[in-house]
Amino acid sequence: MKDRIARIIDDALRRAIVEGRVSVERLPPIILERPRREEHGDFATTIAMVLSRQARCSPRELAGIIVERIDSPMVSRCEIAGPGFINIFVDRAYWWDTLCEILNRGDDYGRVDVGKGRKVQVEFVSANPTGPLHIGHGRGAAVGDSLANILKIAGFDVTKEYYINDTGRQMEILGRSLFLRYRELLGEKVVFPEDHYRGDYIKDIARDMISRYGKKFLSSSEDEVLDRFTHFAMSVILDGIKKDLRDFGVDFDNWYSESSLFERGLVMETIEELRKMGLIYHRDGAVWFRTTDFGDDKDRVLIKADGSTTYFASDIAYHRDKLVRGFSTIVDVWGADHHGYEPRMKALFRALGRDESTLRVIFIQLVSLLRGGEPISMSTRKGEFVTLREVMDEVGRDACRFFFLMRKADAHLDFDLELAKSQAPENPVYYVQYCHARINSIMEFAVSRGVEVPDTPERGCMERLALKEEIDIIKKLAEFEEVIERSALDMEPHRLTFYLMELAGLFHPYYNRHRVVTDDVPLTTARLSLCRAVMKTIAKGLNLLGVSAPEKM
RNA sequence: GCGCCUGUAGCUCAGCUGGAUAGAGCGUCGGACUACGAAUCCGAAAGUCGGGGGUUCGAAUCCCUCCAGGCGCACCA
Repeated sequence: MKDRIARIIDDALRRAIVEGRVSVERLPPIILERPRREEHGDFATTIAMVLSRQARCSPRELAGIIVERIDSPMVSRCEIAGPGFINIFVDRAYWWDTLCEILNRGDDYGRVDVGKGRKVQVEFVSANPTGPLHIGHGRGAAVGDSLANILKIAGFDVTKEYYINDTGRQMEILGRSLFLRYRELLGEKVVFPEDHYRGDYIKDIARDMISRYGKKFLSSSEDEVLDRFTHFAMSVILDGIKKDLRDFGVDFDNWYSESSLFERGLVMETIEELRKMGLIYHRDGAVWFRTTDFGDDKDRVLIKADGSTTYFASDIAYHRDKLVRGFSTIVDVWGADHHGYEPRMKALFRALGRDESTLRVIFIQLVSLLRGGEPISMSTRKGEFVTLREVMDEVGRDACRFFFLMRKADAHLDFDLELAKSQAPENPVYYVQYCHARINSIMEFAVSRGVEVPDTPERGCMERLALKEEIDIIKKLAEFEEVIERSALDMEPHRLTFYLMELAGLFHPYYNRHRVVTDDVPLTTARLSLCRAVMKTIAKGLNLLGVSAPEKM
């Protein structure tokens, strides 16, 4: 609808130019907005104000010239307002047509093609396999997963990936932590270092170890068994992470292991490639990547003086491989505390001759957990963090995912456990879900009364949808695909959440004021069609957010 | 010190690539269930868009500056 109106304006403007009424060098795209106030029409454009200087006439005069040339049955009237706005009122017949189109699209409604089949990879969560997922990872999982869903329906070819940091010092520490707990549980006195993983989950894994191997490793030195302990701990933890994510409704296309980068020689290969480009140098016994050539504020070490590689070395090899795999856009979802890492990663892309916009980093801000308005203290160091599992078990998956998507990713989120699980009106999750369940009830009621619920819309009946509320709902439905496009292009899934709350916010009052199923058969048919369209749109939208659309609650 | 994020109603937040008189929800107060689900709806009060400059026909939105909070500035991951 929006595109069609834009074309009508564009045509009118071009006609004015051809007729010599205005002279304009460059024609900007026609931008339409939805005015806040309804007396300003269904759409409005500022094109006359934008072009007035170029066209050397007043905005209102230019608007008049354009409006005179607008000729379409879709536009019932046009007004020039204020400093030069052109307000456009769409004929209701076209809103009825729109409703029919939406219903005819069926399950396909919402599918758009801004992605044009381009390959995009979304890498998210990627939590180190050193402990269970906490609430912050949950937010990243919700954002990454629904973003991937939205990109998919917007026409991108999406791959979801989890990067496993399974090498390096932290892995050693994990193995040592397990070995220490193992010995401790078998009665040895141990000193547990400050920087080791202190969470109780390590003890649980140690118990597993004991039940499987007994005291077998008690007499072994750490060197002899460290690999085994590390590997054991990691695989148990990783299995737990996978289960948590699966239960959260998140599944990945690919689990990419850091150690595979080394096995395939990609880390050294990447460093070699940069060396050939003259971007590598040695200093103080270390090997450096000259990222300052590409906007970073200092150069970065790839190989330390002790011969081991840095995390960054793995990461550039990993991201180079993403490019090799043919992704045209690479999305990384990171915790906001990693934002300082972005410039050096962008530097890699530029070094490899790619536009830095190829990499889109989405930062996930912290989640503050509250209970009834009171903050719950969290400290990873002491091991008393709140896990995703705990929150999911307490408030449920739907509420959890919905809450994570109620804010834009880079804004702090207050997550109140009591609010999230309350079935009271102030809980927005249920507001949207209830709308879906309620419409389902209407459908069932209609069937029970012997009313036929139409599968395909009957255009003739639609004219009975004459109420302002009904037209408003159709207009909102017509926005759905625009919301999908914007959420995809701006990579902001929270917009979809807001859209669904708005749509439900139009439907509930309508329901309370007007009856759907009455003795008036054509009116009933029309209203059931409207209901069906709302129901489908809400179901589709919730589905993209990873939230269920229940038929009963 | 430098960089990034945030600052909008009592609270939590929207506000699309600058547009018209600033938008929700919660909370507060007052109302609505003998016809499709009251997890709903109706009504009321509530704002110096952190402060100050600038750009422009027009700024919550862009630029500068200051203030407040958070987070980063490793041969850690």
